[in-house]
Amino acid sequence: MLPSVSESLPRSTKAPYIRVKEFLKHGLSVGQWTPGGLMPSESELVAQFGVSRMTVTRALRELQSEGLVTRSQGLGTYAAHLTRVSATLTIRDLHQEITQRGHLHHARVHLAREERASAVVASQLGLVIGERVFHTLIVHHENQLPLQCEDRYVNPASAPDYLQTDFTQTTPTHYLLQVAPLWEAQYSIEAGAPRAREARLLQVAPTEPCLIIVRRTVNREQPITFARLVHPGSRYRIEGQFKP
Amino acid sequence: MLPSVSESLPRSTKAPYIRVKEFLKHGLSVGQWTPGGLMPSESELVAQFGVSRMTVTRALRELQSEGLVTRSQGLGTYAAHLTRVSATLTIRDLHQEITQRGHLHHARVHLAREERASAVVASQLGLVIGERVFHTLIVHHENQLPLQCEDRYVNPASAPDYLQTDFTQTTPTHYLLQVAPLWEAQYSIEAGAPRAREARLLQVAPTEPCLIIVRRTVNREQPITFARLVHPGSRYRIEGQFKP
DNA sequence: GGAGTTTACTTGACTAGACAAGCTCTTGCA
DNA sequence: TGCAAGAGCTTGTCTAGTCAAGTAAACTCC
Repeated sequence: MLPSVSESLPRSTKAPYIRVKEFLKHGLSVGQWTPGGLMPSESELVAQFGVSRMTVTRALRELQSEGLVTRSQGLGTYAAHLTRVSATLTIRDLHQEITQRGHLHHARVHLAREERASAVVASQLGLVIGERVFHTLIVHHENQLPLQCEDRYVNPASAPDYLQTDFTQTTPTHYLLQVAPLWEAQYSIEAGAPRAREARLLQVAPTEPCLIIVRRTVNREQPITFARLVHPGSRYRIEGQFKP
Repeated sequence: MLPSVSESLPRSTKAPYIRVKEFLKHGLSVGQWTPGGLMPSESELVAQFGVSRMTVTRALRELQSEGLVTRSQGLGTYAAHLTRVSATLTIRDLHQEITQRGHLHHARVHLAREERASAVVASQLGLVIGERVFHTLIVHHENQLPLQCEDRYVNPASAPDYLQTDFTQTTPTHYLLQVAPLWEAQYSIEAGAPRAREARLLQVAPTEPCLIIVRRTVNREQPITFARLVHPGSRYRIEGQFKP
């Protein structure tokens, strides 16, 4: 087949809004617009690229949502001050993470019962002290080696059938994501020594530094769960990447 | 002033694309569309809300970028499987973080010199072994208490004037963000014991669990810097939030 | 029955306009 | 001089349409 002129000389294989975005990103990376500096207006970009304003708007709006520019009505578009590095930290389901590495995941349930909420648990889950609450203590192994000690409290109102689940087959994270689809989470990451029981369950010395993640997730209406995840520092780390 | 009919009965104060988004978000949160399930098509939403397709498209595209739905051409829009929890982890400039808490930040420079790159440093910064490299060792204090030990190597090609900076006034992070505006970063977070010198500088016991962040940032063309940030586990934690 | 074609529906991208609202500078009047 | 009005810029949002490309099911022909 004979290629037509437009095929042999593709103006650009990329969509126009992508071209505008890349032009602006490139300028930002080479310092054409210094942080806080005024960038081209929409109408200037429209004239420069010969596209409609909606196309330029889309490019700029995406850059804004990526945190690369700030825009304000009446003023213009400014190169953002990149004073903070924000990375997307994904706390994945541990089962997925392990099997993705081609390793064997094995969970051992040390505790799964109904309890009465203590003061701390009650405040975190929006319950009254003494109200019933589900409590599980599970140790996750990667290739027979303990990797995480998961101490979790669950609000029965959010997941009434939580204790009926077979946690050697499904992780609590996975189950709760199915039961309560959309929520909000707060987490904290810190280094610390394990508690005595945690050290025993993880088969590490009581002085071994551990990576401890405390996570609390709430639904639109009510708290769902509150978990303390303890990992031996020598076996687990969080890795991530930031790309503008 | 007498309010007009349209003012006394505001149809909706929010922009149409926000209304569409909130309708879909609500449906997702109450489980109207289960993960993987087919959601209304653009034309259905156009008919339902009486808005143009561009408006509906915008709502759906934003939900997609938030990870709440997946879309594919020819098929439709599907409720996303929320199999992973992704949170935006912001590693801020420590100076900002401390002063924002209303506390006093104070940096003590223990080392700032040119060295010859070792094998490890050379590989991380894309240099040849023995090539010159900048090395700083700075301890950051919050209200006179050591909070972070920052061991940093910098590629001279990216920041030739790095060593001329007064690091008691400007943090290396802040300086490097100005010199190299747009880049990519890889990080790892782990718990571990401090090295002997780090323990001494941080005034903690050698057995104190520490939160260690290793970060490497690269420019479009070349690596910029490679840093090891050690924090006493008892004084520092990372906190964050995830909101869909 | 099986293979190719058509049709209907979906999202993806874009155009050329419109009005609203926020900001700044200038102009004109008291 | 001081203040208010307006012009002229900016972004924010929306409309009503177009063409393209991907998918799946129905249909036609051998």
